Amino acid sequence: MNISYDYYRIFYYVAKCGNITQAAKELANNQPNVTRVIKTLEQALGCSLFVRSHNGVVLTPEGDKLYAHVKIAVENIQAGEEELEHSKGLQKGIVSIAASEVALRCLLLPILNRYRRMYPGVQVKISNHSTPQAIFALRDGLADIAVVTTPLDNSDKIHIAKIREFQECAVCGDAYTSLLTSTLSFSDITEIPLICLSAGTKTYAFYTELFARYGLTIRPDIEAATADQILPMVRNNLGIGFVPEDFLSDTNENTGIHRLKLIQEIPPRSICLIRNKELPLSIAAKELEKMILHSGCSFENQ
Amino acid sequence: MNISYDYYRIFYYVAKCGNITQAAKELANNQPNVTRVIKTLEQALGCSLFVRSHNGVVLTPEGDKLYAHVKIAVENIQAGEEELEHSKGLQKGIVSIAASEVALRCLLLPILNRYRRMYPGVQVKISNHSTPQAIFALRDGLADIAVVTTPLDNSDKIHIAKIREFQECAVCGDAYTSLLTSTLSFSDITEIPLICLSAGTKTYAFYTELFARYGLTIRPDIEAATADQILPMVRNNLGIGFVPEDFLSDTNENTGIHRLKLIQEIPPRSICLIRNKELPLSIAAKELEKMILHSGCSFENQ
DNA sequence: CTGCTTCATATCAATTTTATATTGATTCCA
DNA sequence: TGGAATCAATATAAAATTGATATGAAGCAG
Repeated sequence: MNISYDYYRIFYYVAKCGNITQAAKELANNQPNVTRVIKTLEQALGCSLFVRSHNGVVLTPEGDKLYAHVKIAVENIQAGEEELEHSKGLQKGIVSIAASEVALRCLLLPILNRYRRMYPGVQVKISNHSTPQAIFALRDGLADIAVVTTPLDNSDKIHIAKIREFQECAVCGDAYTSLLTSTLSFSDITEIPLICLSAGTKTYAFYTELFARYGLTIRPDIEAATADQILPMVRNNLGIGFVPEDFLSDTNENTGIHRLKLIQEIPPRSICLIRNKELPLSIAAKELEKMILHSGCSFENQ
Repeated sequence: MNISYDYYRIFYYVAKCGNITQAAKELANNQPNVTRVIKTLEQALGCSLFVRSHNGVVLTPEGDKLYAHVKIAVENIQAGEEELEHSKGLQKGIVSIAASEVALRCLLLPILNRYRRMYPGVQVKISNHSTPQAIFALRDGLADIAVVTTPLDNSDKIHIAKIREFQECAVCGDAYTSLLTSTLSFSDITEIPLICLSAGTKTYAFYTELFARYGLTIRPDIEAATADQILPMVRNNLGIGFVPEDFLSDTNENTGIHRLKLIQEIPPRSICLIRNKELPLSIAAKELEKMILHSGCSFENQ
């Protein structure tokens, strides 16, 4: 007795479909062949496996016993094939990720570091974008995934997953230490030169709207091109600025920077992962997406 | 991609043997074929599975991942085949069992009852034998297994497994009720007519030896041909007899029977399952053996 | 009854597997 | 160093299996 394992795969599909004709279809094979295989299998095993009828086939008690094992076997082989396919997909390839500066600094860098070490064969392209630019890149297929900050316009074509919140705060340089003694209102802040990201960024929109909510208009004296430029500008007393708290934890950049106390709270913003619903992700991209999605609840460092 | 499952079986053996040539032997196949299959498999999966060397092959990390799944798959299919083979072996066939009367009454009957209901297709032949006769039947292949009582001569050719102990007791009929007031010694018993199994049975030998240990000789006034005859004889006051305690639990046969108190204890005897080491058992016989062996620790009734 | 579905059978071409013979590389041992 | 032994790779031809098409038979619904 030496039964071809292919017969067991065919048996599996017939049992699963309860229909030889349909099983043949799923197997990309033809009905007479499947019929023959099942018959041969039954002869080889010395017992009947199916009860045939006009509308398909049903497992006999013995067929059922066999199926319990064959199911595990087939599903394991399929799992093995998938796993190999998966690991193969992580040995090479390119993942393109569009990220806003804040997302990059506050979330992405340690994840990308880990990802690169886990899958050294995968090339990661990072393009720095404002949130609206990132969405365009995503829509045009220029980026596989994007990590951006709220506020964020919803769209049918993109899928949004919130990763975590972050808090921004107002900071000033040494020349403004007199401000530190009191707790400031937004109205007070409009009196002081403000360093802000350029119009067109969602950060700019966020603060415009925030101040508008108090009947105030912001008047950015200096528009920084990138968020990274804000702290140096603040340190050089060009004005006060709003930066994510995470930016301040870096001790190197911390000197000469003072955090202002505010009466009103700045509403928290979120870092979101977004993806084009219509374009399928490569395995490497899926893996990176998974890592980012999981970063909220686990190992972010290391 | 549609890889033959036979390839995975071959892969399994190659991985297990670490040697293509030997795997081919185990598969009853030839080395060039196995070489070809592995190569084809590697091409189909798009990665190498083995590192070849002068003394065999070793799994690559990917091969190892695959093996983890394939191992489960192959072992499940083999288990399925075995299970079917097993259940097929229990659908028909004959099991011949040699049993002493005591073994039959005290142990075997409920087990056989259950066995018959579980495997109605298997014919069970019970031959009633004294212990020495049962051993002969076993040696001659006339019985598959035997269930007998100690004392039991050991032999190279038979395998003995103790199932459980049983206790015998002395009983008398209504005419001897005067004996019940006192506690008797073996010496007292030799004064009373004794009903015993015929010489040549192990039961006879047991009591001969037991009394001899006290310097006494038993003088069986009546030799019963079967153990079943002892209680009726005792009830008719032909003398006193020794019977297993289990015999007394039957209320029908209990009337007119009185249990004697003895000074000395009757050593417990055992019921053993014995089997010819040299003859392989059929699946049906193995199943019955298993049921008997397990009867000590579980469901004996039902 | 007719059309539809399902499994069974026959047949033949295409493919795959098996087996044999041989080569090449490496190790082991004298 | 040289020869036997071991192990994998290759070539090739015969044998077996598989896959595809056509067709049959039986049950069922309208």
